[in-house]
Amino acid sequence: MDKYQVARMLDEIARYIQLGETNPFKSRAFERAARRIETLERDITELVSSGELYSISGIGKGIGPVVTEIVTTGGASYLEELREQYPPGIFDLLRVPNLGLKKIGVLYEKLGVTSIDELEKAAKDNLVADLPGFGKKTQQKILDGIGFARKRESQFLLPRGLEVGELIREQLATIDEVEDAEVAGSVRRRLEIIRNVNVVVSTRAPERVIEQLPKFVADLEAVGETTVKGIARGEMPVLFHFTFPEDFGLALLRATGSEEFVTAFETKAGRKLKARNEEQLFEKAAIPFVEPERRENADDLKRKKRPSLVHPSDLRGTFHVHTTHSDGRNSVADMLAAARDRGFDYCGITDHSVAAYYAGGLSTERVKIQQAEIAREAKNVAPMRVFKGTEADILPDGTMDYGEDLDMFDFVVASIHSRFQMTEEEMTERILRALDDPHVTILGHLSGRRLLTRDGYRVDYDRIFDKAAARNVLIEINGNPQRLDVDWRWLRNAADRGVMFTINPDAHSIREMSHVISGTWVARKAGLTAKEIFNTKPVEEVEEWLEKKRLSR
DNA sequence: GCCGTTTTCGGCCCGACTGTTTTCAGTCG
Repeated sequence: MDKYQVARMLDEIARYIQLGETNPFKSRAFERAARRIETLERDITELVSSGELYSISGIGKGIGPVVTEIVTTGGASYLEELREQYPPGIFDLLRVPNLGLKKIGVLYEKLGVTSIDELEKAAKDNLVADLPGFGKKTQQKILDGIGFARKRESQFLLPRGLEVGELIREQLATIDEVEDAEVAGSVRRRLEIIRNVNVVVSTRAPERVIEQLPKFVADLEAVGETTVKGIARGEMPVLFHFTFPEDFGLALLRATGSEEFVTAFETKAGRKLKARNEEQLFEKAAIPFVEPERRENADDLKRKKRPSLVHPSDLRGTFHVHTTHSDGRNSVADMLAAARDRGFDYCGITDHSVAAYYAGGLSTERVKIQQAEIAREAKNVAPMRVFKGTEADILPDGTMDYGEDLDMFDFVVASIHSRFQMTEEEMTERILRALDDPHVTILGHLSGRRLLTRDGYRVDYDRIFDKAAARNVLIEINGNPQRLDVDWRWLRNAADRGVMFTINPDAHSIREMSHVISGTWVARKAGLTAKEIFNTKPVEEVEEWLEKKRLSR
């Protein structure tokens, strides 16, 4: 039982409490305790056995025994009681936008609503509008929200597809008749949102393979002469495309898509080509290889030679990393070690600025404490260079949080975290003003989008790119798979205007340092090469560039 | 539920927005 498992159970308790409890501070106490436990440096089991648990601020006579029970028995009777009190899947209702735990609690108490289907029926029967705190507009909003949630049900973030694809490949490898299997489709093209996973299976005996598929996927059905469809993990459609080994190249190309690309390729190639792999296929067709990420359209088929897209191994450092000083889950030491273990020559630490209260934004006093710790920890990861930065809020009027105090930092990521519903004109002006602040080094997650959750705010991209190029401000490619922001469809346009990019993880934990990889997907889809990405530069050049930027303040 | 040179009750991290209210609660970031 590690501290994260304890924290997860406390979080679950907190969610249940919100369903039925009017006092919002009780659930918040559990949440706060979860955060405290998550960020403990010491072993939780030790703290429990020594009784030191109660010296942790936020753990008293109510939560203390719960934590003790979890650590010693692996479960909590309080949580079991709560689970029995509510139907399983009640939290699924959270997928409806603008529906929170309070309202879900009321819907369950008064109407017995336990699922999205039941909620839809209740709203259509006009029962929701009469509930206390609800009304006609809320009822309609709920119905709209259900439509939104349903639409999203058939869409997945790319990492889910990669995960399922890898799992299926491993499972196929256990079947003797399978000679080879590759993930294709939108997952291979690294599209940010996918609907299914395509796998090309090379075999001489497709029937024998199909016989064994029910071990791995449910609801198997044929959807064409050479394709079988199933559902993995209860939700993800998987399409198995069968081919003989000598045709694997063409089968992989076709299953990878896009349709536009495949059609154009086959037209250009002129005839059906036999090839055991894709490289061979392109060679036979006398067409320079096109990376899967670049196959959304047929543009790259016109190229004379294969472009050298930026690769994760080109990255020598990164710049957007949170720690426990604000809303990160791991300490400065842990995050720096994670960067070093990734082979980085430099890493920029950025916690939130004071205006981001909800994310634990740092006052200038707390910045000093954070920076002292960074200075201490930097010695342990030398020769990796550590930069002291901040992710500072762009305030509604376009001025920067911290103001002149931004001088404290080696670099500044400027981001928007509030007032999303400004008009396009207002939002654009807000960002342009921030770009004029000489402290600003990087513009963070430009659109603010959360994939499958909310659209980004509307801005005039061209004006922002022009200003960023003129002011020598880097544009962040935020690699968080929920963001992947700026959208790759805009990047070429920005690059052509002379904008320089930095691929950042926006990491809130050690695990999320891997978001630099997802960031490179975005850059590759846009056709960017290493020389357009700032954090492929050697540390000396980066230091020099940042120093020059500092002197121009 | 937790905490206190505000010691046993009354506050708890802030602000915008929306809709349901007639002064505020829920949701979201």
